[in-house]
Amino acid sequence: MISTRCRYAIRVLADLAEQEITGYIPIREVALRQQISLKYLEQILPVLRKHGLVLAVQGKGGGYKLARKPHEYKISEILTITEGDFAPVACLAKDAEVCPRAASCKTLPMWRGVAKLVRDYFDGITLEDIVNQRIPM
Amino acid sequence: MISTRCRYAIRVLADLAEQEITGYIPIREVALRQQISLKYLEQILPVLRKHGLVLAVQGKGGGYKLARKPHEYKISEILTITEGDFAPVACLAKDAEVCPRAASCKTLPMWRGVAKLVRDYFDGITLEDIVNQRIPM
DNA sequence: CATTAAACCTATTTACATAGTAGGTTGGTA
DNA sequence: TACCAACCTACTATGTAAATAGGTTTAATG
Repeated sequence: MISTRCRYAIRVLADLAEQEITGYIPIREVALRQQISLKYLEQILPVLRKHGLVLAVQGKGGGYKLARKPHEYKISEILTITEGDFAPVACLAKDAEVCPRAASCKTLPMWRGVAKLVRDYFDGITLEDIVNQRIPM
Repeated sequence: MISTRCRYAIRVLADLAEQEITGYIPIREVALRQQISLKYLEQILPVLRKHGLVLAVQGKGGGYKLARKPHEYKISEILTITEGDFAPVACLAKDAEVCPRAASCKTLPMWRGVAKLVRDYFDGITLEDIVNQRIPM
């Protein structure tokens, strides 16, 4: 299941995308609008910054803003950063130890299949799609 | 992520499907073949029995066997029973409390979309497909 | 230069679920 | 009666998510 942390990240980025202002927006405003704990967001945003999703300016008058245009953010990228992985099972996680049963495992192709399905789905949606409510069904 | 419990359930059912024997197979044998803790399986199998996936006979000479033909088991059914839900986010879980933001939530359609995608995928795979290694890509 | 307001950083707490262990009970066969 | 199977319930250890808390650093401004 997608974590709250990840859902918050998407909502914050979508919120920033919706703001007309070109300048930096204090995270406090976003927290109030989105009804999310400010302190929790203060942990999430630095991660997004380190991965180049947002730009930050400290000090009075500072805040965050998107580093790119909304359509340049795939949802899959946000998911990978905040969730770490797309693996539906432990043995497909990127830091998983080698499973001796892998070669003979009859369920593995299915897990690979669903992983690809989901990855492709989130590859096909951008932040702009979210803001404009254009979700491919 | 799919739980170990759920993965074990699928592997046990696939193991039972592969056995030539028409009679009842002791879970102990399956545990040994699949390298799964017997005690853990003893918790999982009764759940499968209660949902009509397997038949059980107690006492000496007893064991488990499939209640139907392998092609009559959709993977989605096994997932629903052992995992409870297909919801990718908390607010789509079946026992979720009503979210006041639901009507205006711009991410909700996306979560609904991925839930349907995954459900359809697992609706299209049966235990027979697993055993015969015919996984739709 | 002091104040203010913002990001930034790290530790801690709380709650909960998963995965597994343990020990016994019931039921059926030989 | 012995054996072996499912069955049942409680317990435990581990890990993770989701916050909370309390500061430090940085930059604008009166």
